[in-house]
Amino acid sequence: MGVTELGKLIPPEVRKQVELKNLSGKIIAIDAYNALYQFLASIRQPDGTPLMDSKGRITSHLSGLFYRTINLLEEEIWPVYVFDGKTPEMKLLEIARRKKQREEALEKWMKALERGDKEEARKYAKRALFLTNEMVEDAKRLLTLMGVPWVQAPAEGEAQAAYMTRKGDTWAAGSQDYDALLFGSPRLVRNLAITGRRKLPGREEYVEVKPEIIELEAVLKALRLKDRSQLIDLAILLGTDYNPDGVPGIGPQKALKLIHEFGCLEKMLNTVLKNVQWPVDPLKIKEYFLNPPVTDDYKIEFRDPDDKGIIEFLCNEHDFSRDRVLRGIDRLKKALAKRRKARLDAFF
DNA sequence: CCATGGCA
DNA sequence: TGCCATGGG
Repeated sequence: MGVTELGKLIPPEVRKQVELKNLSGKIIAIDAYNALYQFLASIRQPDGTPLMDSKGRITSHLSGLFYRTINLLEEEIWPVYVFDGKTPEMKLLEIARRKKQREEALEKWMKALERGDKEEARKYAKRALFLTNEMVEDAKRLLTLMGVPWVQAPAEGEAQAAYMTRKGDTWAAGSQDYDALLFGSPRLVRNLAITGRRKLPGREEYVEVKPEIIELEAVLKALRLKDRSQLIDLAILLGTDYNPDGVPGIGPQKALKLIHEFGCLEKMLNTVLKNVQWPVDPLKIKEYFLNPPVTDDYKIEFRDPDDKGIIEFLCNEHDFSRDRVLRGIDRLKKALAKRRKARLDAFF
């Protein structure tokens, strides 16, 4: 979920809409959990049932990861998937809350199915999803077999992605959420998908969705903030994963006004915010965004795919179509060979 | 979300 | 070639 309210404050002119072609040659640190959740939510039958193998194990995340990664590589966009590590203590409340929401959605999904209401069923099925350890391990295994790098973050994946981008090892963080900006990523890419059409929640309508680039500096400038620290303060007022409700009664506009007026959260705590009950010390949240756990223990290296391994894993273990997977592997190899050649040429 | 095949 | 409907596992 992340800092959804913050999105409302980011104006269109800061969201640079681009074509995939414009991202060619870039290495992007993709928030793996974010991507996997999206696949899990969207790769479903009309009644909400996810893709499953013959043993009943969900495979939607593998299908999405396999094909999207190949698509990106064909566009010469180089993904590095960053996986979440240990959940920060501060987030446990939010995790528990999401779990409860999922359980409620699961019940509604089942009831809608009984009624035969596919539309409702699908809606709740999306909310009932959750990522298991097995799914995460599956995803890592598939990436390794494909020769695509992935990084194990010590804690929040978006913090690690931000760190790698700050160092210049990656060009941007890739996620639908805005948290990477709070963690200091100079650049965020959203909507990193191939098919540019997305169904609107309400009706049978579709909108064109293009990848968008959001630069931290541009956000600060547009909101007239002096640094990232103020952006973090703003986010804390609105609600983050560590204080999901934000400050009751304070919406985007009022929050921004307060930051401009007081300059920082510290100066509000004993004044305008003195009666606010915080689930977590807000200054602790701020410190976390400023200095999250990250690691230098990673390598961004693309390897030759293991064809046999991919076939064994996807086709034999998870019942993917052999034809489709073989075509995928073929495209994958060509794309990676192209990178190899381009790098060799650059060397000489 | 993505691949695929049919149809204009 | 582009658009749409359908199935993927």
